[in-house]
Amino acid sequence: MSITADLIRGHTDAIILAHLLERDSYGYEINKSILEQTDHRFELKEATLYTAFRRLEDAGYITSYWGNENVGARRKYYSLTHVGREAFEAQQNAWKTARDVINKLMKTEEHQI
Amino acid sequence: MSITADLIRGHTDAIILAHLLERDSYGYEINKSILEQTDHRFELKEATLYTAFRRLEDAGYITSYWGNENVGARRKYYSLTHVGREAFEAQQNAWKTARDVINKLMKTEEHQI
DNA sequence: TCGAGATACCTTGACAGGTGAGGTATATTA
DNA sequence: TAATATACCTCACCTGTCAAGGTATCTCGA
Repeated sequence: MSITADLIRGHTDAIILAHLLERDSYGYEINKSILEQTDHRFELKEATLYTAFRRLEDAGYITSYWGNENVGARRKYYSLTHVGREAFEAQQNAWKTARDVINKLMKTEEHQI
Repeated sequence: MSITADLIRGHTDAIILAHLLERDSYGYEINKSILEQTDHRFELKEATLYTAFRRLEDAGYITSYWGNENVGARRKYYSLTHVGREAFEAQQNAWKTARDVINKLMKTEEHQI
C-alpha cells in the first residue's frame, strides 16, 4: 500500500530533520534511505525534497555545504542546526499528539505491541 | 498542544466518514463532536468541513437530505453510502500504514498500551 | 421588545505544500 | 557509445485549508 501525498503533507520537514539527527547527509542519500526504510512504500519526490531543503535552510533549521568528492557527482550536504534540533523535537511532539487524535477520530486501534 | 492544518490534511474526509459510520449527522454537530472528542485540541474549520461535504457527495461517499425540524435552524443531514463505507475502510488502512511509516521515519516510539 | 448569542447553513479568494515534467552534469558499465 | 546510476535544480500546476464574509432562525435575559 503506497502512501498518498496528503497523508504525508506536513511531515516532510520533520522526516528530513529526523534523518539529519544522526549525521550530515545529502538529498539523494536521504531519498534512498527513506525508500529502503519503508520498503518502497513511501518516497519523497525530488521536487518535494529540494523544496523542503530550501524551506528548512530559510528557517535556519539546517545549513549546507558542498562535499569535496574526488569521484562521482558533487554532493550538497546538509547539517542540522541547534534551532533545527529543537524544531524537530517540537514537531515530534506535535506528531504524537496529532497521531493520537487521528487514531481516536478514525476509530483506529493503537498499534499492537 | 493544538494541531496544525498540515498534520491533519488528508484526514478530514476520513474523519467525517468515521463520524457518519455510527449515525447520520449534520455539519454543525460533527464540528462540535470533534471539538469535544479532542478536548478542543483540534477543530475542523467550517469552510473545510463544507468543502469536504461537497467533495464527498460528488464522490458518492455520502448523500444528503434536509431534516424536518420544527424548531431551530434547518439542518442538512448526511448519510454514509455503501461506497462511502468501503472508502472509509480503505482510508483507515491507509492511515495505519502511513502512521507506522511516519513513526519509523520520525523515530517516534509507538503509543504505550 | 430588543439585542446578544447560539444554532445552522454557505461561498469566495488567497495561500502553501506537493509534484510532474523538464533540465544539467558526471561516472560507471555493458 | 549508449544506457544507467548518481546528483543537483526549477517551474507551473493542482489541491486542501481557511480567514473573512454572508444568510437565517431561535432563545433568553434585560
